[in-house]
Amino acid sequence: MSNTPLSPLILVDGSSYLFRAYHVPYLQALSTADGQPTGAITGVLNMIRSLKKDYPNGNIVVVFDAKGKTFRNDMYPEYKANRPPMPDDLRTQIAPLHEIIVAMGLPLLVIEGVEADDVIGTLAHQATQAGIETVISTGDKDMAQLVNEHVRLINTMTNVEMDVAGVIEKFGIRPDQIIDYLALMGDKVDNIPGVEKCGPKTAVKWLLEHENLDNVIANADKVKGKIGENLRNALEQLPLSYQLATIKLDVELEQSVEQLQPKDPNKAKLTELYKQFELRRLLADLQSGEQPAKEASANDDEDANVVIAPENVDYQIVYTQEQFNHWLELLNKAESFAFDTETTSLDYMKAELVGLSFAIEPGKAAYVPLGHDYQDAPQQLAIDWVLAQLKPLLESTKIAKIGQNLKYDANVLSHYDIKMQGIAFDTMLESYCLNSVATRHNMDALAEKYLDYKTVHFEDIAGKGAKQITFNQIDIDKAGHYAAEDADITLRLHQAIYPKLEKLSGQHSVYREIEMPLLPVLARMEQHGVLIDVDLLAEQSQSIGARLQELEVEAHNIAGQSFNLSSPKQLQKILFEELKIPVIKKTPKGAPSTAEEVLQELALDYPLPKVILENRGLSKLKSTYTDKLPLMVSEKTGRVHTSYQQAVAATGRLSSTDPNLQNIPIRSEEGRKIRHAFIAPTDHKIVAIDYSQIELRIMAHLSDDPGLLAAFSQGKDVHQATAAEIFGVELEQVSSDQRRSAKAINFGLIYGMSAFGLAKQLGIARNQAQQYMDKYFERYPSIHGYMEETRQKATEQGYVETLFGRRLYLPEIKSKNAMRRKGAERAAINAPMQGTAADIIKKAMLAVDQWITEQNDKRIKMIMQVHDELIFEIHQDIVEQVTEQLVEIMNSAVELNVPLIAEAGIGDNWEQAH
DNA sequence: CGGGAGACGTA
DNA sequence: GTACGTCTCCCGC
Repeated sequence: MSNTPLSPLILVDGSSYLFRAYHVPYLQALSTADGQPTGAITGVLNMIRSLKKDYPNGNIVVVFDAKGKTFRNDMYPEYKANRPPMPDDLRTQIAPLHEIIVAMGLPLLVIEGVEADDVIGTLAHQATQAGIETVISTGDKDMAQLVNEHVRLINTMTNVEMDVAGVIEKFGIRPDQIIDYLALMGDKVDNIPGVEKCGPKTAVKWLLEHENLDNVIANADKVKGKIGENLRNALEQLPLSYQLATIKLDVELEQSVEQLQPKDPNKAKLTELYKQFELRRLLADLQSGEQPAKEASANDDEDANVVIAPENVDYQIVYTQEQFNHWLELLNKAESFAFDTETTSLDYMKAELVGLSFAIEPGKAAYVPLGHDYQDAPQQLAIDWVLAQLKPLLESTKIAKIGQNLKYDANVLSHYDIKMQGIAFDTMLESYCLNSVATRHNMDALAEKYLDYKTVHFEDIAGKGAKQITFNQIDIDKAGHYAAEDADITLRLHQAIYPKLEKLSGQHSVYREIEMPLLPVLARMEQHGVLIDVDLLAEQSQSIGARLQELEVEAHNIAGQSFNLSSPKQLQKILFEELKIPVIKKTPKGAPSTAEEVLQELALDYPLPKVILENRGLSKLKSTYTDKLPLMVSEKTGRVHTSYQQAVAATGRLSSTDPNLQNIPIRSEEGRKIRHAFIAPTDHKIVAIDYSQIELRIMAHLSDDPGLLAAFSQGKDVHQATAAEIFGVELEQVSSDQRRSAKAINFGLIYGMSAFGLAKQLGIARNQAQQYMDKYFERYPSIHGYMEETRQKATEQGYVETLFGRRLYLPEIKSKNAMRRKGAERAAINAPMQGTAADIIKKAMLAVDQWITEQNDKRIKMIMQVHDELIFEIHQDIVEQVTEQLVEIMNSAVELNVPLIAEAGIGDNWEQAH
């Protein structure tokens, strides 16, 4: 541990954590074999352990209240007079805890006559003067008064940090107004008098109006109503309340803050104490020499946030109706609970329910096995009975459900006639909205990141690869632990992540107003699926197959030998070694590239590349689409059901898998034919509505560039308008080549391109490209300003945001590696536009879904989303007027400085609808 | 059998 | 030049 002056000072409010830990139910249960309670000890030590890990360079000092009266009792004899005496089973934990902390080598301060808060305040004050940053670890909100530029709070139980901005966000006032605020409200528990009926709202209102307590007092006669009367009645008391609420900054201490340094731990003493109090995990840590610092976290199989050792969790397997009814009662009484389904497949269309797990509080979970059917599996509750009991609960909007990827669970349950409601919190989306790039958002990764806990992995109990068994085959005891842990961890993840998310208003609103409401909408689209013409695809496969054979023969003839056309490696050998064709470009790994653009160029001079190109294009179409799609038709519905991934794309877009319906060909003639096979059912039409130039419109809006805004509001062809500006010609005089160049620039800007990139794209000289761009920025100066500002902001803040507050972190923006840094800069330019477009279409989907729900007409279905396009299936009798409505809803999904234009097409299939 | 590389489909 | 997913090949376990 570093002792340089730069090490932050970590002040631990031991007393506040002691009381909190004492009241945590699952810690209360802990005791030694002979009955000495150890829950509060465990809680405080775990918290210190977690702090050591979070602040590896931190200089930890632990402070406790001393016994007896303090100066506040002299000031006001009734101070804390209402407090009940400390319970015996807590009192007996204090001395051992102190002993352990001392043995750990940490400075421990217990100063008589003052409270721990005052000691902490004094040390923080001294540290600030000595130029040392301070983090105060406390659960006590009153400490917010100590926050300043160099002092912040961390609530280690919830992992929420609070700096000056955090205080303002949380309380609505500045840290230096907190004492005034506390004085106005008073404190029932500590018996501090305040203004009757004045709570946080009123206190903040007054302080925003009058700045401080003195001014509030001075203006007391102006306050109307009963509350004004209460204020005037309290006037005499308020100065005293202010004094009581003020944390002392000048306690006389024997040691200065610089002198409070950790000593080496006394291992022998610690071993003895850990043994005596049966603190097994700490003992194990000590003996293995593990420090809960960075390296340890990889091997650390327990939770550092709210630690529950595996032997202390209560996971029940529910076999009987009595047990089940007990849990049902608990769930019905709960405001919220975490739950998870266990099934036979990751494919929600094929999955069959094998069991359900629930958690109501951390460490306490149940698994209800329903479909384990291995040989000699124990008797389980009947699935129909269990689901009938649970249906009202799962469909209740009153009881909040917490889950990890609840879209999956909702889809599975819908096959059992349960329409889940009250889908309130999804930890996967919480993590995604908090930081889309920090981790993957699967539960195992989240548990490691946020709880420092290694979960039991599915592979651990089911095996992997071809030998993997399905959940119904897994021994119930093993499965039960795994499943109950899933629910438990989900609950704890929610408790760890959501408070962080709540603090960030933009990201929180994206979560609450976009992602969570979208979840059931996506579930419905997935569930409904898309109809495809299997016969048509089979025909196409056949004719493509025939052509591929011809091409293969031709290629072999040209090459003078047989080779695998779809092996880039073999092709490299033939082209660049055997035929001695010059290498134009290399792959990132340094191999000679055979990419499309290279072959296009080579095709001008040589015969083989042309054949390869046609072969490549067609074999991609065949293997990915015409062969594959028919295999993905569900036996149950006769339709194709994609999965929309809501927590994958860093920018906020959706992605689509199994199959990916967002990359169905459109550009090439042959490719487009595949869209013919996306059809509407009898008497229905396919309607495709897409946003026109949405990202460019967003660029105009975000940059507020007058030229671009005007082009859009006048309804001009924007690429043509851009070309006219760059090339200095009349709108009508723009050539198709000029328009093409302008279009490339417009798109390039969205991608954060350079002159180099533009030159390559247009096949022109670099200085020529630079001239185009200079001209562009001269004509649209605000765009230039916006780009520069975005780059700068990204570098300063380490993230960029969309119009609606979705945040994308760019860890590589400060990379020493120029290529990575430039890459991050381009992403920084692109993300606000791509991300805002994603936000907009998601909002449009919500509005559309709501409208469709209101119509209550089964003849209207939203079936696909492709980034800037929504695809519907609508009965022919109503298709015209419904389409008109949908366009209108999409156009008005959000309000920008430019018109938002959606364009619709109607047809018997997706190709026609374009 | 799993996973990286290279290619290519979309917005 | 942005953001994705899926295919085949092919190496290495």
